[in-house]
Amino acid sequence: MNFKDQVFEQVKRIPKGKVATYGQISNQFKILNLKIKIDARIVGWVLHANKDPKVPCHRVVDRNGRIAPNFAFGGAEEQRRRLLAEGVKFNDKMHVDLKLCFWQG
DNA sequence: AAAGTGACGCATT
DNA sequence: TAATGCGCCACTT
Repeated sequence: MNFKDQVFEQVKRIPKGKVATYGQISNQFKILNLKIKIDARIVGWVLHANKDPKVPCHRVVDRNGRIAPNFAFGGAEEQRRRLLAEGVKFNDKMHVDLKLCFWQG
């Protein structure tokens, strides 16, 4: 079990129709497991490297609710479609409505 | 060991 | 929205 797997486990827990942020996820590790230092940047790096469809990467956005410009499954457009299909609302082309869809782990 | 890289975060312009 | 700059951590070369 390394930090990557822990990130995946956390991402898999995000419920349908909700989104979490890179910062929030990394912050949870800092609280629950002080030995493992994880930065928001690492979370993004792990997700980008990941290509496993089991991990709902599209539910992870940055702290402003902005989706990834280089989404690994087909680009930002694809990520946006997936979120809309789950009921996540968008304020702009690149921003989800965190006020309504932010997942409190 | 050192440097380059990146789906970030935050402040500023 | 976009562009810089600094701080951050793990990975690859």
